[in-house]
Amino acid sequence: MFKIGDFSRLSRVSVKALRYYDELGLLKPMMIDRWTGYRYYSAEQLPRLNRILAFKELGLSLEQIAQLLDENPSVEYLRGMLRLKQAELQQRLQAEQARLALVEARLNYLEQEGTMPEYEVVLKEAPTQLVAVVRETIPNWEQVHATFNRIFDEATSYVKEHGGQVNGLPFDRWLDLEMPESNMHVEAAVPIQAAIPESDRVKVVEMEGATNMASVIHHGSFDGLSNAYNALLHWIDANGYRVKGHNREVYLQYERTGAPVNNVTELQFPVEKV
Amino acid sequence: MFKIGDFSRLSRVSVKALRYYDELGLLKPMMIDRWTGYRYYSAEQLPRLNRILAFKELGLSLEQIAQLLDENPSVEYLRGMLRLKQAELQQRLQAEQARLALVEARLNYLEQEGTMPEYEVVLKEAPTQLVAVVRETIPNWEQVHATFNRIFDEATSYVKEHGGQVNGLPFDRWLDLEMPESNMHVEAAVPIQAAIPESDRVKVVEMEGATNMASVIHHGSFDGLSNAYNALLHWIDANGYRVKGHNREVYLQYERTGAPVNNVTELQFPVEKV
DNA sequence: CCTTGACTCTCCCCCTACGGGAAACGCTAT
DNA sequence: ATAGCGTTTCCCGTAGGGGGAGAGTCAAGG
Repeated sequence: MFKIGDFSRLSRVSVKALRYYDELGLLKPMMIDRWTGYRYYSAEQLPRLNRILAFKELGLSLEQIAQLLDENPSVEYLRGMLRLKQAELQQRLQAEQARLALVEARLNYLEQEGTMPEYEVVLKEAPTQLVAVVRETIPNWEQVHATFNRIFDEATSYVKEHGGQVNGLPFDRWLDLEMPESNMHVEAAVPIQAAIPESDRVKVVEMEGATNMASVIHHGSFDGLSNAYNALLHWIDANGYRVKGHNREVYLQYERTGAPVNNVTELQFPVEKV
Repeated sequence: MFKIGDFSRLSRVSVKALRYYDELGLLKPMMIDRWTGYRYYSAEQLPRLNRILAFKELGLSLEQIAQLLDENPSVEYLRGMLRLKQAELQQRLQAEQARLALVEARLNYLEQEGTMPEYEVVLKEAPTQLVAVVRETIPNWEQVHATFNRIFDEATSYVKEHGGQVNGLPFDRWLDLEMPESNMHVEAAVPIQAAIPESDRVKVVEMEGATNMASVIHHGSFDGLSNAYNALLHWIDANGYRVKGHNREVYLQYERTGAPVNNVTELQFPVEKV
């Protein structure tokens, strides 16, 4: 019979850990002195402790280990548990590798550009939402701004007139897969809370979200948007994603009368891996 | 200006997280209502939040991120930090891979044997310790038990007679690299607290430890030791280690008059990777 | 003007697997 | 008897929030 310190030295497990295992019921001392509370361990408990350590190295939690040790589970159950752990470890491994790749990409960028990137790309989930939407074809680049102003007004006032409630930030979508110079097909969408009747011009649809939305935030005049687009598309390519649908421009902050320097716009591309 | 809930939906960061970032000073709201305490965020804070998320994906702690965002560090500092993180990630990656390999080995064993292994092998560190040691040559297998009893007695009583204090559990070492059938060279060692004079038979040495000691605990009569040895040597081989010195047998529990079923013995091999 | 339901606030406890430390008590050797 | 460890319980801390309680706020409908 060993006192906790001796047992700790024997097993190379800290006294604190032994007490913790006792508390969890994972490894109770052979005997506890009823007067002093001293814990006394026996050498025969070392195999159990070693099993605990071995399972711990496999990455199991102490709670799981307690189950395994006390309930003497069937081989199938054990196998299931290990397979689960295996899958989890593989996932974590991939995550770590991805993280490492990100860090390496950062380092490369840092070496080449001598500074950190201006735009941070983030992957988000976009929920499906009900929107009122107006489509339009824009003949050329000069008309883009005016057209969007007009069709957003159209959508917004239509929603108001029909008693709808605006429920989120307005955004547009570019429906052409290639970027043409003329006759661009676009949509202006306004999220609404509940369905309202449609019209010829204004449609009401559930616009479906995306699980992976690569997004970047641009701050300032729309003139600089192309840099943001470049950064975003480069990121998508460099990180092994592929564009999977129509891109959006979300107007996080935009006042027609305000200085364009205060605009805040979010560019989003739905993407998928590889 | 958005209330925290709207800002949370915009950024897909939970309200709890936003409040936590506020508390840490990582992302303070644009404005806080002095009467109600309501937090109000502006869209212009989204780039900062995105930077936070991006750094978080790199695996940096929030504290490090706060530094990076507020102190606008030099490129060299950034590079250093990233390199550090890179090294850490590579280490973690290796650890995860090793864990995964362990789990796979377990699964294989489970499939082949239909049961969990009887012996759990654990890697430990062995400290250097002062011991009184007696060497002997054992002519054949029949003499092993009696010889050890005799030389352990010799060492122990010598220590007592010279006023030494026993400081740990007795162990033996097998000095032959191959296992011969006859004339086996062995040592019986008794840890002592402080140096005592030597004799012709009993030497006093600092027996140096090992950083990696593969060990297994055998419970019961010495007859079953060979199974434990097999398991241990197989583990060493299967996990890419190599024996690096003399193996020990530590007598965790042994009473000469007791039933051998109560014996507890620890087998140790110092090992090194690959 | 009142109500109602949805938000928001702060505060507290919870999670893992212990580590650090305080205050009080126990053991053992001189 | 005392000195010096060893051991006990209790409490706090970790990183990054999640869950929930209880109280106060906001906006829209009646």
